Amino acid sequence: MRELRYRTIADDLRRRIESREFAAGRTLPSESELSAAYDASRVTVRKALEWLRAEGLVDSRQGFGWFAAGDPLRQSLGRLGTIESQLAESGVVAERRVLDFGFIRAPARAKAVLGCDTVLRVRRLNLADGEPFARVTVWVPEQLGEELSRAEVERSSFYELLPVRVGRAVQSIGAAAASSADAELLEIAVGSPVLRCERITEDVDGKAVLFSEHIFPALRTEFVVDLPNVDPSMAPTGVRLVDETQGKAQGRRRKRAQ
Amino acid sequence: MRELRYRTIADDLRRRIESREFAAGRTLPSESELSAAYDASRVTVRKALEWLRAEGLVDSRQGFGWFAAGDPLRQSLGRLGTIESQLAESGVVAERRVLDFGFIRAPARAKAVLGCDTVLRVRRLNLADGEPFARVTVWVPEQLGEELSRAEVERSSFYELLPVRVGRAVQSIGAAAASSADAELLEIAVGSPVLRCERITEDVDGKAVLFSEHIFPALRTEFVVDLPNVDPSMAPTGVRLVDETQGKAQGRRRKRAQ
DNA sequence: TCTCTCACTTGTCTTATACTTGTATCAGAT
DNA sequence: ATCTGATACAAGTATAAGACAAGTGAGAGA
Repeated sequence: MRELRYRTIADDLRRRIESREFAAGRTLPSESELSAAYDASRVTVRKALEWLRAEGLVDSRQGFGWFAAGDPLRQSLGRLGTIESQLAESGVVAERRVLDFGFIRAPARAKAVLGCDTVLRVRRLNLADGEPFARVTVWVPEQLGEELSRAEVERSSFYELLPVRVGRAVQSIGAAAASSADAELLEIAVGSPVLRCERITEDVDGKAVLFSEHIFPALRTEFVVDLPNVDPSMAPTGVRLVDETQGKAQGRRRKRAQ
Repeated sequence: MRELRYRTIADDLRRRIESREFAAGRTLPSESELSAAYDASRVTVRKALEWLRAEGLVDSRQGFGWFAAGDPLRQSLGRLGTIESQLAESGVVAERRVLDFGFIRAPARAKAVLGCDTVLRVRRLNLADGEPFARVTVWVPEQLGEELSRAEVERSSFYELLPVRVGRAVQSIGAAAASSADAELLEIAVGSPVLRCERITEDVDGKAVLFSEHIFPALRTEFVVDLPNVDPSMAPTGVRLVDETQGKAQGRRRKRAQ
């Protein structure tokens, strides 16, 4: 069988895209450039690109150019997805088991974040393909929590359930040792390392609407952060030193000072 | 591969703002001045500035000018100062102590990443105010490593030393238990949780130039990621939750399936 | 002290150019 | 019949260059 020109070009482009030769925020060479580079006509190059578009690897905008679809142009670098949506995307059968559902007096941290005295606390175990992979606790302001039922929470994510438009979120990632309760739930040894993520989600007006804590077993999970442009330093970006005695309080103080 | 002019200008401005070249509250150079400085039109400079405004880094008032928006918490933490610049800002004295410096046969992982048989391995202990806060190991391709001296490495960061333009980086964040060696260096208990970051840094051409591992004591450090727009309907971009047993391979497989 | 003026700033338009993709046509090769 | 090459044109984008309105601030002049 004679091999088609545009197929071999598509294969080569796929290889280059998957090897990350074309970074996020930038376009592929233009059709004309590719046409010259491969010594093929623009028709053929287009056919190759459209083949790759059908695969979902690339996309284009008229007048702008072609770009790798995996890393959308729009990302201002921080536009990162949430853990939940990633899992949903990755095709595993996600399952939620509600361990605890009820209104409580807000613990100090939740009260500070949400600004409510009474909150709905939901503790869930998240499973992927039947295996536990995360223990999540979510605190919701009383007013918003009243709209939610235990069954809904087991079925859907909070983002889908809450009647607010979600704005930004700040997520802290740290490490900790598994408590006995978490160890049992996650089927790991007590004291073994876990990733602990704390997330504050705000609505579009900047009001905190969700406060959540996620515990992941370290052996089974890790975060991968893509940094399109690296700052000139060796230390991983985004890391912040937390001094128990002053760290967070200091951050708040600085905020007020201005 | 083309890149957008206003994006590169925005990147440079962001760097200058975050390095506190423009004090909070004080104004930036005027659009005309920036336009002349970057040899770009005012339209382009404005686009860059408005991009940064969307990130919350700067703001403007008609007739007055552009100024750095002071609140550090609203800054995109993905780009926010590195841990060392934060340390310097808070008045802490950062110090590096080289533990080990020498050329070795590349371990399997480093070889796979860097594609070299022989590499320069530098192990360092980073201290803040005399207190150890990170144990860092860096592997550099032999060719690049030959230019470096032990004294240089103790004094400066690799980004300052290496004669390459740094492009993107991929960083994995995981949790682990402190080994006895790390525990001693970091002055923590053996087996206590640590954050482990593995970073692959590439130059602008996409060639891996640095492979590094960072170990942070969990009690003293945490990662903060700002997610400016949490849109569940949007495809996740930067952060991926990786399952060791299947994650990366599956990710690639899934991509092809589309 | 008050007011006016003037230089400078951002905000918002135009117009022009070079470059991009989107689409169509026609001709030749296999 | 299909793939490929060559070409032309429409439509969209990024950037440049400039004009003008409106807001700001400082200094001149009363």
